[in-house]
Amino acid sequence: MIATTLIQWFSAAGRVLPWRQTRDPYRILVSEVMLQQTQVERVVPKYHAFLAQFPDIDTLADAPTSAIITAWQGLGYNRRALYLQKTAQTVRDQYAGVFPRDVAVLRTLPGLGPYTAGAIACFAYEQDVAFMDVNIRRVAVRLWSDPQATIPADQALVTTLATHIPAGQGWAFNQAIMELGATICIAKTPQCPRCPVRAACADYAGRRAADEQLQPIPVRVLKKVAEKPAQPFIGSNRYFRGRIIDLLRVVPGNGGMHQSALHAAVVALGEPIEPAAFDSIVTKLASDGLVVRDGEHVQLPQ
DNA sequence: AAAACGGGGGT
DNA sequence: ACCCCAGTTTT
Ligand code: SF4
Repeated sequence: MIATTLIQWFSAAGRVLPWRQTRDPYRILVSEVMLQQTQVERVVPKYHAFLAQFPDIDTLADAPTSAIITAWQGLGYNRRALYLQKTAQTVRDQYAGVFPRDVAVLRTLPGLGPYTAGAIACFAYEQDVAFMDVNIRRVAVRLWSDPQATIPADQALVTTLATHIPAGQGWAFNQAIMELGATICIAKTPQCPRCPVRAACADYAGRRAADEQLQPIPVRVLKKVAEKPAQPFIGSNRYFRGRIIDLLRVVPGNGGMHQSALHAAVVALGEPIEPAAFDSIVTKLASDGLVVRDGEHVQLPQ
């Protein structure tokens, strides 16, 4: 049975990560939101620092938003920091401080999509639910879909995953399959000879069969998640957004800056931008809730 | 369905 | 300079 083999392999070879040592839903929430589009190695130190500063969900709900945005430095996708606090406030205000455990309810919380809602239900409450991130999806495609056919839709893959979860072992199964995708069944060069479930893998079997016919075919590589922008990062919209938030983070007491001074400080970093274009970026940041504007004064939200 | 959203580290 | 990487929201 594939699942049992995976779980045994994970038990012996899985990495020890801080969020694998707890079932506290708040800590799982923080870890899962941080891990969205962000590598494990980068999250680990931020996770510890964040929990030291915001040790429980009420502390996070009550904290100045500027402090949370500042604590988010280095993680990127700063709106996640806003969603995290909104989720904390929603749990406090709408759920009487009791963290929801139902996937459908979790899915309604800000910043929690299908992956994160399932991950919290599973990793905090040990529910036998199926969900996919990019690693689980890649392993599911290679293990259980016909290499000659088109890749199944996500809903079909989740259904297949659900059938493989051994009753009562959802936590271990999902950790194991995610770990396999992160460490062995990697995107371009899977380490199949080291894979614990290679004997049951459709993709590996297909490649070996092709080898015997002297017609080697490449490992199934999934389509890239997103195209890279043709424009270089320096001078991009994202670049300026990042520089603006970085500058506002280090103003003592979140005192903010006059927009003209902020513009000058950004330009001083080396990349020119017209005041009108700069203003539209600040406007977008304000509509995102990442900055607050009062006349010409700009600061992080208190 | 497509675009927007960050940044660090490796090559 | 270019590549990769534990998704979600907005348009
Ligand atoms: S045998 Fe290879 S392709 Fe199949 S699951 Fe294992 S690492 Fe992935």
